[in-house]
Amino acid sequence: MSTPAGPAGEPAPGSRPRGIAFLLSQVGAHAAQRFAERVGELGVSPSDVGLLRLISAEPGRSQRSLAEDLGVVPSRVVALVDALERKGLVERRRSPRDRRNQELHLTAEGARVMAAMPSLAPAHEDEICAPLDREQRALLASLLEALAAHHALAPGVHPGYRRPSS
Amino acid sequence: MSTPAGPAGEPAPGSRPRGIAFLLSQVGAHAAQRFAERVGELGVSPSDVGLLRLISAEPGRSQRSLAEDLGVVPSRVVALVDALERKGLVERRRSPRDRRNQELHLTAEGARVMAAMPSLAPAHEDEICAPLDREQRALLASLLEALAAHHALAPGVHPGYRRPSS
DNA sequence: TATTGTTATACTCTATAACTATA
DNA sequence: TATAGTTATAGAGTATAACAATA
Repeated sequence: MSTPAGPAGEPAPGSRPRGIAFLLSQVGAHAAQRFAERVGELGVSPSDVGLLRLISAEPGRSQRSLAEDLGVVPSRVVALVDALERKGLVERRRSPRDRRNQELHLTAEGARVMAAMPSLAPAHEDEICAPLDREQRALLASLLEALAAHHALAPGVHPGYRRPSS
Repeated sequence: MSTPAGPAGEPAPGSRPRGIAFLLSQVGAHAAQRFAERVGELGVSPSDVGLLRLISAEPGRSQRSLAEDLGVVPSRVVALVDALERKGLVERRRSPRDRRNQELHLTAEGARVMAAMPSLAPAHEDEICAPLDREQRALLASLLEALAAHHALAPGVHPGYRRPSS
């Protein structure tokens, strides 16, 4: 470990330890950035991936429902889906039952991108966790799960869709 | 804990565990967002705080040197410092020794904002770590320190200044 | 009238390139 | 010529408000 801190979290006298909150945000931002670089090679952005995941988990869902899950305004979803449609990864289909609704579906190409994710993920995971052994990774995972659960962060939804603050 | 995963990191058969990398970025983004809300009440943004910290650690430093530390282009620093100057938190002084350089200094008000940070930080830290006991926090801190060190993340510098990707 | 999606518009963030003053 | 900072400009991201189609 690189900074002088006591062996069990006691701050060494006179040294302000880096806070956990800052470390989380710092390391988390780094992980997100590397992820962006990796999926960028597939021609998609992290927000594209998140949207594709939600759509593939429940094909046919409406833009309105996505807006609610992501915590963004509906007009934002228009832009997000526009990007995906321009790339040929999703398709809008007017719902026959309520013609106000757009049903969102992955195209074959969109499905192919999603299919590539599981093979990309382990390398990413391994890069981020590189200095930790198996046991430490398990420990870290369970601590982070506890935090995510406590703060009510939904399993597949990244807070990065929501506007930073105001 | 909220998701079905094996007791020691063995993924339960058939369940894809949330990756550590994703959890880090998710929880980290949440921590950053809450921090933004907290410091927002002091009238500053997280990037303001980061800049103030660097300047107060080494008063008189130049914009160029900040640009290098932050990993951004010099014109970006102009905007960042403009914001700080507009808020009356920092002062630009032409260096007498090399009149091309701006020496950056905190104003009294800027020093006051920085002085408020240490009293704000523990509440933030405690909110983020709420579900963890003392021992777990120490453990998490050391794991995160290891990751930060491995990925060469500098103690006070948030990757969020750097452009997401391209 | 209420709801889904869309467009128009504006504001913020950030980069690139051209420019000014100084060395 | 080279360097520190600045300005001009452009593009991405994201919100609000007004609007069209449908219910």
